[in-house]
Order: sequence, then C-alpha cells, then structure tokens
Amino acid sequence: MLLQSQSHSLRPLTTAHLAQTMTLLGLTALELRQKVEAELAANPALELVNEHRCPTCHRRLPPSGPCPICSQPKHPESEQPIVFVSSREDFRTYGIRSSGDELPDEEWTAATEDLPTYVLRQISPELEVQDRQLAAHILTSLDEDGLLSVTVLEIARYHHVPISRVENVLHLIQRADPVGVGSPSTQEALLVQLSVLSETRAVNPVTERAIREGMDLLSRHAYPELGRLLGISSVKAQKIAQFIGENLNPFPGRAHWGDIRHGTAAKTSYQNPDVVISKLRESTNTALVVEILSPFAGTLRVNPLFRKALSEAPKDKTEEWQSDLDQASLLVKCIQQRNNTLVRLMQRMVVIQRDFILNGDAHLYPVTRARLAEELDVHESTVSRAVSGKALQLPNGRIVPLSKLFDRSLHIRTALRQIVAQESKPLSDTQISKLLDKQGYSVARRTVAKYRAMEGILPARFRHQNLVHQ
DNA sequence: CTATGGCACGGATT
DNA sequence: AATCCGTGCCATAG
Repeated sequence: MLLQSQSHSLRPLTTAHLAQTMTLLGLTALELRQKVEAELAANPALELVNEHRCPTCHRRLPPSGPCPICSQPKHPESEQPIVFVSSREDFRTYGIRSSGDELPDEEWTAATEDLPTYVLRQISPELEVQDRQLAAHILTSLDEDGLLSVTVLEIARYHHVPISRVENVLHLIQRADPVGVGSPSTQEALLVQLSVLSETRAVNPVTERAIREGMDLLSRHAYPELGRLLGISSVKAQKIAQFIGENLNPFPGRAHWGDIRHGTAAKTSYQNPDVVISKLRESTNTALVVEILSPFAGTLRVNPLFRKALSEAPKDKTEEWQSDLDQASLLVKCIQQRNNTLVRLMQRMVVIQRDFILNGDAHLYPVTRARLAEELDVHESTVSRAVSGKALQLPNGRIVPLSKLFDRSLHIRTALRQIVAQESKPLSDTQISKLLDKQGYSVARRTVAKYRAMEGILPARFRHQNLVHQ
C-alpha cells in the first residue's frame, strides 16, 4: 500500500522528467523553439523574461556574472574552450536587414531554412557589415537552381557601389557550402566547384579547359568533338565528362548539403546550426568559443504571479492550474538539463576535436558516442540523441552535421585523398593500403576500395587517364 | 594473373 | 533490436 502510493506520487514525476529531457535533447534548436512557443501560448504558468545583453558583443548574458566573451580577453591564450548557451539573435537578422529593420519572426520558425539564409550564415563572419545588403540582394536573386539571375552590374548600380565590391561579396558566396552558388551560369558554377575541388584532390587540368571552352559540347554529350577541341581522344573526353558528372553539379541550389555528389539528390534543405564554434582570437592557440544556440531570447521560467494566484484559484480550476504549473516547471527543468547536457558534451568534444575544428578533416580524432558517454557518465542513448539531427558551425563558416565529430574513418579518408593527390602514377588499392599502413592506419584492401568510392575517387585504371597527358 | 566491385557475415555502434 | 562498418570470399573485367 505504502509502496504503491510512493510509486504513484514519485514515479510519474521522474519518468516524465526523464522522458521529456530525452525528447528535448533530441530536438534541434529550431524544433525546440517551436515547442517552447506552443507551450508558451498554451500554458499561462510559463513566462519568458527578457534578459540583459552584453553591450559590446550583443550576446545574451548568463543569469549572473559578466559576459563570457568580453570578460575573457585577460586570458586569451587559454586552452579551455568557453562554452555557453546563447540566443544569438543577431543571426536572425542576417536574413534581409534593410537599414536596421528586424526580420519578421516567420522567417525563422521553419525547422530548415532557405538557401539564402543558409549561405548568408556561413559567410557572415567574413562579411563586412556594410556589405550585408549586397549579400542579401545577391542571395535573394537566386533562382531555384542556385544561379544568379541578375547581373553584377545591376546590383552595383542599385546600391551605388563599385562593381568590385559586389564581386568580392559574390566570390565569398560562391565558395560557401553549396559550392558555386550564386554563379551567373552553370559554366561558372562548375569552374568554381572545380577550383575548390582541386584544393583537396588531384584534378586533370584538361577538365578546366573542357568546361571553359567546350561547355556546349559537354552538355550535348558530343564527346568526339570535345576531344578534337581539346586535342585528346574521344574516350578521354568522355572520361572527363564522367568526372564532371560525378563530382560537380551545375545547379548548386539542388545539391544537398555536405557532399556535392549526384545532382539528383532532391533534398534542398539546409540546416541551421545548433552549435556555433568560433575563435576568440585569430591566433593558433586561441581559446574556442562554443555557443549552444538557444532557440528563444531571454529566460523561460515559471511565472511567480501565477504561482501565487494558485492559492486563490477558483475551486473548479485548481486542478487545472496545478497541472499547468507542474508542466511548466517540468519544462523549465528539462530545458535546463538539455542545455546542461549539451554544454558538457560540447565542452568535452571541443577539447577532443580541437585539432579538427581548427585544422580540418585530416585531424579528426575518431571517438565513439559510447566512449564519450562513458566519460561524461551519461547513457549512450543520451549522447546519441544529443547529436542526431543537429548541426555545427565551424570557425571557418562551414556547417556540418554534429555527427561528423564521431566519424570513425574521416581522417583515414583524408589521408587516402592526400595519397592519391600526391601519387605520381596511379596506385592500386593494395598499394594504397600498404601506404596507409605505414602512416599507422591499417585498413584492409577492400576497405580502401570503399573509402575510395566514398570520396568519389576513380579506380586506378581510370585515374590513369585523368592524369597529365604528356 | 591482378585489380576491383558485389554480396554477405560478424562484430561494433547506436 | 536495428543499423552501420570493416572485411573476406568470389566473380568478373582487364
């Protein structure tokens, strides 16, 4: 009897607590925002109070104490990341800010954002404030394929600025994630992609000429003529076309985020980051600033007035009000817990992956969610939920899935890419396997083949034709 | 005979 | 419990 009553009064609270924390953890910042908004509207016991902002950096201040960023410069060389929850409202207005006007809220509520916002977010760190309007103009003038439908000249005239300034902004945009986005033509999109690609991979130099001079032949699949134009055989021309088809995408707007593989990938959704990492300073050993984006500005709390009012509630309402109150405080607790978990997770993660965050793919340290869970003393599924579906913005502006931090083979794959890029003559998978082994990565030959495929690298016998032709 | 992709199995991961 | 991933074996192409 006693036992039962206990389990009735205690259990529901803890299980509900756990269940809700779990679901909240699985939500991205934007999904959470929707939930909070709905709850806010439905539950009078909840209250959102505005908070102070740091006057210098405009970030939301923690409940007490100084701004975590601006108070930091005294120890700029700290190895320890600064992790905090931020509402980062300034991001919201990056959309289309015409002379200080705030963006309507609807622009922000979608769980996935549109292409312009997505790109703007990436380039904003490098974007001069006065160029934001230019960027907004360009980005809103994209057609559905991600190509620019107006000319640079028109934009420059409209804003009364030199063409070069518009071009600079455009250059930034083109190299942002759907690489080539904002190019005036499919041809230029391909060229931009090719130049970005050639930074990480060996690319046959003829490819560029093929795009530059033989674009129309290329699109008509007229390989013999293309070969004649470039002075190579028809077969080789076809190989080049194949390479282009597999690695480049003439319609950047159609590419899914992440890989620029087959343009058939229909998903045109771009995710908002849930976590933003930036450098405090430009130095190598700078502290990293990690912001866990909070989806609403201010603090969510239980309305103290409502709590008071409960004692004077009309009889028929007390039960309802009580449940509202319970629900509200539960939600608040759970959100705090969610934030707490996320902060702890990122704190650890940033230390582990510091090299990767600063220096790129090759330095990714393979960690499993299980190991991290053990270190943080939480359940594996907690880590899983916290990571899944979320996105992370790196200091270089790239937005990657948070799960990339748990990629077990990325570093090996980049090593492989380097080997292939530096090879003087095409190496077979077996040879590559041996080379990787020397670098400390022991992978089976068969696995090399898989990685190769993942990276879109052709088999040795095809690579041969793609190399410089003497 | 060598290089590579397909299939499938087992163990790790989620 | 379901899924992912590395790997071995085998068929096939060159």
